[in-house]
Amino acid sequence: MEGAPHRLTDVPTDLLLTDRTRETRDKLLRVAREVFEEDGFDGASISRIVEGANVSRGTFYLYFESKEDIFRTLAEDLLAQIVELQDPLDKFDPVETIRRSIAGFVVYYREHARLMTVLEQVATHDESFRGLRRDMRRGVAERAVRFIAGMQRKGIVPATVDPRYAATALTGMVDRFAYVWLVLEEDFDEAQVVETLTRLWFQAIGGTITT
Amino acid sequence: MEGAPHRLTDVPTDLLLTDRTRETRDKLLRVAREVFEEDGFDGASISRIVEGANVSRGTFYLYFESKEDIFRTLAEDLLAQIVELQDPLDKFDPVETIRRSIAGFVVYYREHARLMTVLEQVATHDESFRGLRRDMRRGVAERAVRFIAGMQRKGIVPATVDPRYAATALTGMVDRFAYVWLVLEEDFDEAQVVETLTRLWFQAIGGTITT
Amino acid sequence: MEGAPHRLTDVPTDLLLTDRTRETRDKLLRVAREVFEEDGFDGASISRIVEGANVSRGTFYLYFESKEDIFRTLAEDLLAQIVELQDPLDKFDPVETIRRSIAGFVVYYREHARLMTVLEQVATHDESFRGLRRDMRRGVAERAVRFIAGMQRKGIVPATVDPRYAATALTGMVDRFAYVWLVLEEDFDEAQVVETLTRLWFQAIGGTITT
Amino acid sequence: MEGAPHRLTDVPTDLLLTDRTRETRDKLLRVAREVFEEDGFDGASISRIVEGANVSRGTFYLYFESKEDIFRTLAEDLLAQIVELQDPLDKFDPVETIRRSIAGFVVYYREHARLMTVLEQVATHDESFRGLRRDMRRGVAERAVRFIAGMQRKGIVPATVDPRYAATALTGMVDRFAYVWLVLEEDFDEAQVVETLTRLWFQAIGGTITT
DNA sequence: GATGAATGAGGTTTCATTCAT
DNA sequence: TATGAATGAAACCTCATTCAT
Repeated sequence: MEGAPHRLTDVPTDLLLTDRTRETRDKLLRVAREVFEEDGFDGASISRIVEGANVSRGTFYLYFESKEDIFRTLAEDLLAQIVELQDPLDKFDPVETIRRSIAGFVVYYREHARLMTVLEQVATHDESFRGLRRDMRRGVAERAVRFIAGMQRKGIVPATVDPRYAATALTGMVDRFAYVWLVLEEDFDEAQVVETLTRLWFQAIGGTITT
Repeated sequence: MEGAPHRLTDVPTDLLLTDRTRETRDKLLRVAREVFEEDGFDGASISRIVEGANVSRGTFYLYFESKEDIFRTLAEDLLAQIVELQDPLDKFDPVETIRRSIAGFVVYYREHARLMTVLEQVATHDESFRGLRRDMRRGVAERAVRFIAGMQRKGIVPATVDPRYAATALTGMVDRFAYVWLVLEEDFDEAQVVETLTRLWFQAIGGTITT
Repeated sequence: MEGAPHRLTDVPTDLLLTDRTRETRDKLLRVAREVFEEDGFDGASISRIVEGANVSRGTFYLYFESKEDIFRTLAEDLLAQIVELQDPLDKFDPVETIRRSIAGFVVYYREHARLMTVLEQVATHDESFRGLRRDMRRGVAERAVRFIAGMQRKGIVPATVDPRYAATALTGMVDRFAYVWLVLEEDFDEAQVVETLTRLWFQAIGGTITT
Repeated sequence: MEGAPHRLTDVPTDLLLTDRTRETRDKLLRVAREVFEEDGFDGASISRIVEGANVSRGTFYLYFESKEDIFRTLAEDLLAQIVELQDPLDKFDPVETIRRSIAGFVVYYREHARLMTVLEQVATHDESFRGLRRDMRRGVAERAVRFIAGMQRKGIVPATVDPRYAATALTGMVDRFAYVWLVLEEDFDEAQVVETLTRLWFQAIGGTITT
């Protein structure tokens, strides 16, 4: 269990996973997530978590060692979900592949944006969380690296840019747009967001869109 | 970072601005900035600030109403500086314009990144700081909007994308790349960063690079 | 220390004394003793005790009412053992009697010192344990009282001191020496300790040692 | 200040010693002493201390780092006072010297016994306090060592016992008697205590009392 | 008889802020 | 104008004990 990422189904506790404990643990995680999203890591208090979950302070410590521990559990679960996102590859149409990938990311981002920003905060001042944050970014970026390199090999786009640089830039572009739109709440239209990002993405690496 | 100028009109205090008070106030701001950058907003303590500035706790509250107040002063200074950044326009070479703009941003980012991440944190959970954060982003994005619109008007690039969407995406791309590179400390080469981002930026909106 | 016998009559529980319950109870007492010796009364936790004994927390309260209760059981066992210590009387050689008595005490002390210091701590702030502590001391002192009085009657030593005062002082001397030596860990040689204490003991009450 | 014993007059704090701070600090120490004496180290709570001293919780931490810190201050003061006890030497009458020394110890013990027992408790489970406890014992014992050695040199008592062993035993005797009498509250008459201990002390090392 | 999840009072400690001097 | 002692709310965390199963 040490050091290895684990998912919600793991048991970072001595408790057996009866239905009852499972329920309590899930409730704590659910409420903790809400509280972290609302108040940030430092702002969140175990008091609010246990009140929201209707359990006593002591119960919290039965399941988690500390505020950091429960947050790490949530963050590691986030990482696991990113890793699980499957490549929406479309053999014949690279633009469609990009479009689906971006649309999928938007769905993912809408659900997890708040928690991601909290992780970003914590990562700024805590080395171990910074590692987690890096892993998540790489998880996303590496698929893009492979995708770009593949297209260069096939001659669909010219080999003028380093795939790693380009992948970092373009996944960052999508990520940051989602932040501005969904967290800073600037007004944008979803269809147009996906369409614009798709076009920019493909053209940026030298792809040509005819329409 | 030392001696970052701030505007006299921001002085939210009844104190007369003698040289002495001016000096004390500046010292507090200077130290506070370092502390916020190192410890984040919640992690920063008034203790560290007044110790670093060699004044008493009481003196702090003579100049600033609260921890939030002194941070807001710093954040507003940051905004003022962004606004002051001049367009490095090069009438005859759009690619060179983009290149200089990105290079200038990297310089700016290196100096202010830490404080920006702190602002971003605070913004997530405080509406008034979120407004400040939005203003800063818009300050950067609007220049890009004008630039893209201008190029579309001149026919240098096709008018296939909405300038506001594209500007948000591409300034976000640069911003996020700088974050990954300079905050998450992924390894990249500066010259190649500027070159790659410039090319992606221009190609994304349909520009053609011949070399 | 292992398997220190305790008296069936002390069993303060409603449980039937089957072999199995007997075993559980003994295991709890054995582990509790180790824990108390290592961590003191306040420092000892029921957690450590039940973990060491491989039983559940609930089971603990089946056998003992509280932390105090299990400690009292141990303390009463200690008292019982002191009472059981037989007089090593040697009718013809009072010095030899003293020597054997001291040597015996050292053996006893080595085994029970830690628990005794814990009892002493608890006794300081709890009247009922203070009574127990007093009983133990009297158990030791009264044998000395009888011994001194006997020697005075026989004219072996002069009747210039009150046996009760002298016995309190001299048993205290031996007790305290053992504490300094074995608990505070000051460096002394065992043979010389016994020899010196014996001589001081006998001479103190007016006995004459010829060698 | 580190590692070195310091007295009440020392300032283990950043505070200046104005009359006001002095008063607050002394009040805290005074009340803390009472609380420790009554409840022991583990039983004592900072709550009770600050309530007794009529200051806020925060004020406590302005003067002391922790419960351990304030207790250490008290304990070190205790050590300082022992060291200050002057030899009540009477050049011409060794018995009188012993008598005065014992009488002086009784006075000291009556005042400090409770705190000493608390120190003894803490020492059992904390190495640094064990060192303090040893220092205190040695402070007392070494005067006795010198006294006994002196008497042996002068031929007043035979040189049959090692002064260090004898001093440890006899100071322990006095110490333990005081404990039984004043802490366990066994009934003894003060004059007779001093007289008996004096006689036993002197005779133990081979001295002859004629009356 | 045995379990172990749940409790909740109580502990120590931190820190932004106030106010008498 | 400056000081810094004092405040006290609120944070995290522990642990003896209870009780439904």
